[in-house]
Amino acid sequence: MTAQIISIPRAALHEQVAYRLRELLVEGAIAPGAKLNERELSLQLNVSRTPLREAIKMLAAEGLVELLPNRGAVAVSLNEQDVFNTFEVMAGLEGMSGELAAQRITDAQLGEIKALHFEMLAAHARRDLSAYYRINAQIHRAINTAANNAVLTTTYAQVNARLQALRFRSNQDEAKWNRAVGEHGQMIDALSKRDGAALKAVLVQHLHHKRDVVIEQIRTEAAKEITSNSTSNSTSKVEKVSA
Amino acid sequence: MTAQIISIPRAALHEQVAYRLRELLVEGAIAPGAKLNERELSLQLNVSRTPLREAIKMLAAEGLVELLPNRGAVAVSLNEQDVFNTFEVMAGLEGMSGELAAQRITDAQLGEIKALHFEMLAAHARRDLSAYYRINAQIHRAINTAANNAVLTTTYAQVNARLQALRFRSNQDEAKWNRAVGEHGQMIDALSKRDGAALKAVLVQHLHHKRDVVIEQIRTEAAKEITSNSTSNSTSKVEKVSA
DNA sequence: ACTATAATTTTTGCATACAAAATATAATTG
DNA sequence: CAATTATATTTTGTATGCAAAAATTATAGT
Repeated sequence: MTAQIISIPRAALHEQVAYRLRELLVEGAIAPGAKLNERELSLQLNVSRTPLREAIKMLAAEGLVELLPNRGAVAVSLNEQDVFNTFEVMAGLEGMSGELAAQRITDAQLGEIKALHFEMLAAHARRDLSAYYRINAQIHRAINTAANNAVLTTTYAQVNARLQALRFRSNQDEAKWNRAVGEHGQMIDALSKRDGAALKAVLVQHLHHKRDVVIEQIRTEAAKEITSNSTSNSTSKVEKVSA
Repeated sequence: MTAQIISIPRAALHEQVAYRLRELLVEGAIAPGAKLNERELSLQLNVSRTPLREAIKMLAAEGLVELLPNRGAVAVSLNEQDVFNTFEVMAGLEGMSGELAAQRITDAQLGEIKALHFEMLAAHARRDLSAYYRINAQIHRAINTAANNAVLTTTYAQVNARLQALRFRSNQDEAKWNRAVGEHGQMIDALSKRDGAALKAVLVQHLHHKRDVVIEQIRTEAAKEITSNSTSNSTSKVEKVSA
């Protein structure tokens, strides 16, 4: 028998495009409210408009872009209410993850999460915010994985992506950062004891605090906008687009 | 000033197609596992393949169809584990809905839900299963609406659609139907008292029971399949496609 | 100069055309 | 005749073309 040809069916073009656009949206390269020009993007990504449009339709179903009839697509821009609602759902999903993870986590998975926790403590000690965010996301993803429910994982990822697109990182004050790290310690305790209720409570609390930080930041940004607009009206023409 | 021309921008073609396909999938006209032939569907729906393909991509993002590289799309077919996972998430989302609805429901909304409840009792008394299912869905949707969270509503609808596509209705036995109606009574009580915790508990319980009924049914169907296949192997060529 | 209207350009939405992959059918060989 | 290879057909994936709508610019009128 000849050697089996290992099929490396590189992802379909629309998949690749969707993946890349997701990156651009989540990383903020395409800012909330910004228009997705098809000609421009197809040139930039070196694909025709057909797979590009298919990808955009997928992102619309995922809630990352909004389709305006006869006017194309724009990156979603969440108002305060949208952000509140999204965090509310995220808190519920995180709580679910935690409750299930506590029941189903393996020792190996728990060990890995503990290791990540120590890495996070290291990043915190170094005041390395970038590493902190990265490891934080890994820990939450690991808890989600331990819950062992594929539907929960995809649902969680989809809702979370919209929040990621807010780019609400940086400027956490010292006290809030310390509090968040403390909450992470509680998570590890609850997980070690396989105490689902406790883990759920900590995670929900954690998300509520995160929500408050983000909402506060949005208000600060909004206040700045108004100030700068009162002097010069040119800064941002980005209009509100409801999610 | 002349009368404002009210724009009735009939939905884009890809939207209409997505809507119609969603119906076909949820109503079972396109059975789980069935292939979506583009030429065939475009003829049937009287649109070109372009908007059809865009609609299919949206449904894929919603989890109603699965894309097979270079082999098109098939209607999702959930195995037992998938169904279990989906119900688990649904239970969580329903619980969330209930908890929030209890906090936020208006008197008018509560009145409407009570009215629907009586209609449901009527349908139950008449043994009108079809009406029962319809009203049941309305009640759950109304609770979700009362929770007043658009993100929750869309997330809920999306996950729920996958279950609807199972077409698991009919054959509920008497005892289980009575139990379900009883649980609905408890829901109304909890809602009237604005007791979020109680409502959540009932809803989660309700979903767990529904899950058990469906899983049992799937097993029965599977058993039948094997029996019929042992004699004649031609019945169903539908292959399993993971969600 | 400012507003309103008209002409132009751009952009989106849909249909069609072509290429590549997958499937079905026929032919060939042991 | 079974198994395999070759050929034909179908089906999917992508690019392109064209029409309609929107946005932009130019023009005219007050």
